[in-house]
Amino acid sequence: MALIAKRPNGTMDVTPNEVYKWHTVENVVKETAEQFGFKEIRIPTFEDTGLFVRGVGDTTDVVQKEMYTVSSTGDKTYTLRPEGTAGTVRAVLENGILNDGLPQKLFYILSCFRHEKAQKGRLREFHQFGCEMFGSPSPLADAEVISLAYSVITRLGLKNTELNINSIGCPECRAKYREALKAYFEPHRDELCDTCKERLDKNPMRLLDCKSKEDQEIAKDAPLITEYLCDECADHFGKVKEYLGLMGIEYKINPKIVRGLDYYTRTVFEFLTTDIGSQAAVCAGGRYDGLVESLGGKPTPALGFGMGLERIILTMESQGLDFAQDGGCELYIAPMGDKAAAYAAGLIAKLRDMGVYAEYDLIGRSLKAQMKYADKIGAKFVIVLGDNEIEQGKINVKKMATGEQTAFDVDDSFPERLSDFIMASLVEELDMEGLL
RNA sequence: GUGGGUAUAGCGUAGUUGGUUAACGCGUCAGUUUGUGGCACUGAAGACCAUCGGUUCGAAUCCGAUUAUCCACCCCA
Repeated sequence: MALIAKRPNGTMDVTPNEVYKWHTVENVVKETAEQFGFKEIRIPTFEDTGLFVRGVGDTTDVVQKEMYTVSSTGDKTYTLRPEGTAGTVRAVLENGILNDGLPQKLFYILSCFRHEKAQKGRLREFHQFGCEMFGSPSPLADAEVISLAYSVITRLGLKNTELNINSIGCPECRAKYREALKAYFEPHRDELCDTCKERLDKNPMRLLDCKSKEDQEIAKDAPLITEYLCDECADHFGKVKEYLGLMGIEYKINPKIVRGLDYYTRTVFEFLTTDIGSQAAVCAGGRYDGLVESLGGKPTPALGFGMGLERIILTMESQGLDFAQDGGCELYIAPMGDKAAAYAAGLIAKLRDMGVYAEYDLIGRSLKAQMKYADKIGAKFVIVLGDNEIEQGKINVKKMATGEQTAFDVDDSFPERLSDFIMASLVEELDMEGLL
């Protein structure tokens, strides 16, 4: 096809045939968050570039090479959000939301933009469900947020997911740990792979999750962060684990989890799946006690997570899980001829006002073709409307599932009786399903 | 950003060592007489074989570039 443009690299169209999958996930996510007392917040798609440089961290890959930045008037630049937390914190501060009592619990569903090389589960525009909680330093909050993510994943039916947790401590204990790591790896410097040589200088914690076998061998006996946590951090982590246990949430302690965004402190976690290839993290988050202050607010403990919606859907597809179908057509009216079509137009408007999901022929097809169409769109009931019906004042309503016809007299109350009939029948159907 | 694979109608595929009108399934549309769908049958529409350039008498088939996509690395949701 000679289209004048194709969809940009790393973006996706969601077609009408598969949008129900998104609806399923969005509904579960939204209902679950609200059940936990989280309120939705909506923020702009782009923000001041400085917000992300400061919030996400100017040494991170995300900021250094993955941001879509556009210039504005003067020297000002804006950046398409690469993640949701920085913008949310900004909005929370700008609107004084923290003055409205703590804790504040927020969630969002939004698109994020990162200029990366696209591959399965890694897009340039992707969608995230995220939660943020402000104002609680308690490990209860950590467990609460993890529990919310866990509930979403469980309710969607995801299998083979594993919750990994770790504590990366506060800035003080992390600094000590970094030194310890450097001291451990320095003697092996020459044996490390090239990227790890850089990591040794820039971000020694990343040495731990190198995939190379040789490096893993070297890292095997490296000191663990858990040994370097200060008393408070260690106590906090211990309580998080305890609460997770009480909530019946299984987890694995993985001392090698290191977050790529600078703002994390103490608890970090990710939910991993084995079913969608190398982009295995389906949800990731943690505590970021220093971020609010560094973006200009009062020191406020906070934490949250982001869940990649494309990855969730990919996982559900590969596991063959069910998505809820969107509501289908309740009544299809098949008019034959202009006179019947005119009558149908009036009737269908009344029925829709009464809440009936109704469609009728718009392209002048034969009756047979209309019946096929009605069947294809899953219409529950069909009315065939011709001159006979209009003259005799009698209309048959056909139930597609059984083929049985019910006759109605046409008078002023007809639309209402018809609407009631359809509604009653649908309720009955739901009841049947409920009993099964 | 690095390395490798792939690229044929809306979707899924075939296309043999380059040779005349590119095939099949699903889907779409129409029909199989008289006003009623799901099955079956018949037929139709729909692809300048991703794009551009090259080799050749001749290329969907070979070569190069570009773009997209997939896998791994990297990174992360």
